[in-house]
Amino acid sequence: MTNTQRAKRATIRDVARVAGVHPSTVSRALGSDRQARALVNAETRARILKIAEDLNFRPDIAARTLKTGQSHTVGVLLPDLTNPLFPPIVRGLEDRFAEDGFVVLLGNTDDDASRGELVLEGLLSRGVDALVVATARRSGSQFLELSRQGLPIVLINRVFDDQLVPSVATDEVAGIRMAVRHVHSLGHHRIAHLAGPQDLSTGRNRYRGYLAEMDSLGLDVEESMVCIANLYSPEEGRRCAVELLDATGARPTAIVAANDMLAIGCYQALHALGLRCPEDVAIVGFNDAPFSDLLSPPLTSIRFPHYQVGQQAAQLVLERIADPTAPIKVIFLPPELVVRGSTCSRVQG
Amino acid sequence: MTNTQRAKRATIRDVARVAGVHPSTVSRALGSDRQARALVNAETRARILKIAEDLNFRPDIAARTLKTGQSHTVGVLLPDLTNPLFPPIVRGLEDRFAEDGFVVLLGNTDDDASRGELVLEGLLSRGVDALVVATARRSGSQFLELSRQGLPIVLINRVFDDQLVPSVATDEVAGIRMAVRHVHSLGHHRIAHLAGPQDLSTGRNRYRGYLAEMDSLGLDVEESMVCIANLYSPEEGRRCAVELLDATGARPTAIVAANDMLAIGCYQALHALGLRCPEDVAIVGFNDAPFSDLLSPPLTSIRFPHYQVGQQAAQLVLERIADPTAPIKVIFLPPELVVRGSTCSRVQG
DNA sequence: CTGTTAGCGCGTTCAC
DNA sequence: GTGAACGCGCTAACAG
Repeated sequence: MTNTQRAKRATIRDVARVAGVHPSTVSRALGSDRQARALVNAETRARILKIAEDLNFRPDIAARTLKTGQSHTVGVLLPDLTNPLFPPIVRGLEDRFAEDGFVVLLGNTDDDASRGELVLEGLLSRGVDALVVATARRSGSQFLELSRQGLPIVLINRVFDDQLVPSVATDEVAGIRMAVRHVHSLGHHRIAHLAGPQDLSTGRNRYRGYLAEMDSLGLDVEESMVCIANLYSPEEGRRCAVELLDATGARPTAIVAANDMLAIGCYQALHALGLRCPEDVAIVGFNDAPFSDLLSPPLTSIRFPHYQVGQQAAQLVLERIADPTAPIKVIFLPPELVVRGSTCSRVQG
Repeated sequence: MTNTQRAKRATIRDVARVAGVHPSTVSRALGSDRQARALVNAETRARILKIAEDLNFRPDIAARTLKTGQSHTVGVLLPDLTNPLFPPIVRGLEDRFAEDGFVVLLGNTDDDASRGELVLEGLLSRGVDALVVATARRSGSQFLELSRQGLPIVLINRVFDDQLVPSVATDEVAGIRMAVRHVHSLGHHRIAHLAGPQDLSTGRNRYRGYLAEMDSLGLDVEESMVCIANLYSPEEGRRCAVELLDATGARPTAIVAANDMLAIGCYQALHALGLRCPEDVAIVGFNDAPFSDLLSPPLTSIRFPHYQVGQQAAQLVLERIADPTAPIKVIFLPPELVVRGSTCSRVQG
């Protein structure tokens, strides 16, 4: 008796016995394979379905997996679910996967190589049909290896430079450009950038986007118009904002922050300097954190469609499972500008 | 060729062939069963381990599950991962499970009966060894049925009144009492409660806790000292706070809110009425949302150890898997008072 | 349309 | 200490 004493579930054979047919027939009647199902007599099938229902039959996916090599399970590797970025992504994944009967196996790596290795092993030995990878640091080599072995892999919020891999990402550069264009359209010309840490790709991308948009608007970027934070924290935001606003040259009339935390720091700086927002200085955040509309004034920000990122990633996975030779897609999802009181006094809080 | 064209992984038989032993020996050498492992010659075992490593052997959990009935997988049912309550819980679960080689299968139910049924089916047919349930609405009957069939089930943040089921919950009543006691110790006597919706258990519990603590402090609760919000939203919070502060009787000097959202509404009300916090009115929130320390003044709140809830729940699950007859534990985790500027002007923001 | 047969990879029992 | 044989529950191939 290797099984636990848990009541054994009805098997396909139990159903067959009651129905007076062969187990295979039951398998065909219940299976998801449409053309196999078509082969079985309609009323036989109806009878089998009823009996299965009565017996509370549930297929044993472990057995099916052993047989078919498909677990209908997808591993999701991410650094830390606690990062507010990820829950909507995971929901998007799950919702889309659920439509096709797939289930999500979760793995947090903490961006730690050895833990990541362990978690990955766990997922692979459970025979995941595909992998969704959102970890930042890992050198991609092992994933490329797995991919070459035929395991569908979809990347989230990152792309390999050297190799084409299916991926879904948000367009950060486009986002920051929207932010700059927005305040410009409001009549601002002295637009500063409160940049994020330049050792993070996000910080670099957003800085790049700022420069690009300023350039295409034909606006000068004096050195005093950019300050680089060492962390994405309100404290650093405040420090940098003070620096931007206290500079000897003409003061900026708008600050585009690389992140909502930094934007909060701007609020604090304005308060300390006795300046008003948006009348004296307009502020734009980045990420649309859940608390953005609770601030006073409510913070104009750039919102990313994280849920849709998850959905799209799941979609790509399913496509590649269905046809592993399908062309590799790289999808960029555009962000959305959410205008609130911090740039526009006419806007309702 | 039922398998996908994915490179077939090395099996236990491949290892056996290379090592020149029988597959069973490999199984024994690699297995987690200590006494089986003890039977195999130490150096044979060492050789097998090395070969397994070289061949990049990974046991097929589906096959093992089929044989042993244990999937080393635990299903987690929750209403919505997007609710900020849950990510830390899930991480706590995952971290503890990972220590024992278990993996988490996620299921969002949206508190929807039919979706819940579907998700549950999916988890059960994948042979989860246990279930962690955090869904609010479901009548517990089906879970009790599963539990009776021998499937370990642990409840999170809810307990069945009628039946003893292992569970981990935070002590809401204790939390709200701490909040009341805190402002009382600061010298407040006119302490109002901005209650949550009374059709939610959270709203009722917190209201109850407020009344209990006021009673044991020997403080009167006039009718005008309680206002019940219809939603956990800043708007409702504002409406109720205005009502509390505008009442004809003596104005409360402190408001204990049932939730941080409601507390934000209090801030808005104070602002609108030209009152200062904490000088005129002290505010206490509930839940310690991530943005609480970003408000001005930073919000005093009650923090719940969500991560530990997850860890403890995982611990209970593992205990019951190891010994299904172990006594049923119900664990209440105490909250923590986080004092910030909204109650105490001496406190640093 | 349905029955038969075989085997996925592993862990376990019984021999030796 | 190790080998041999069996079966977990299911589905794919082939008969009929």
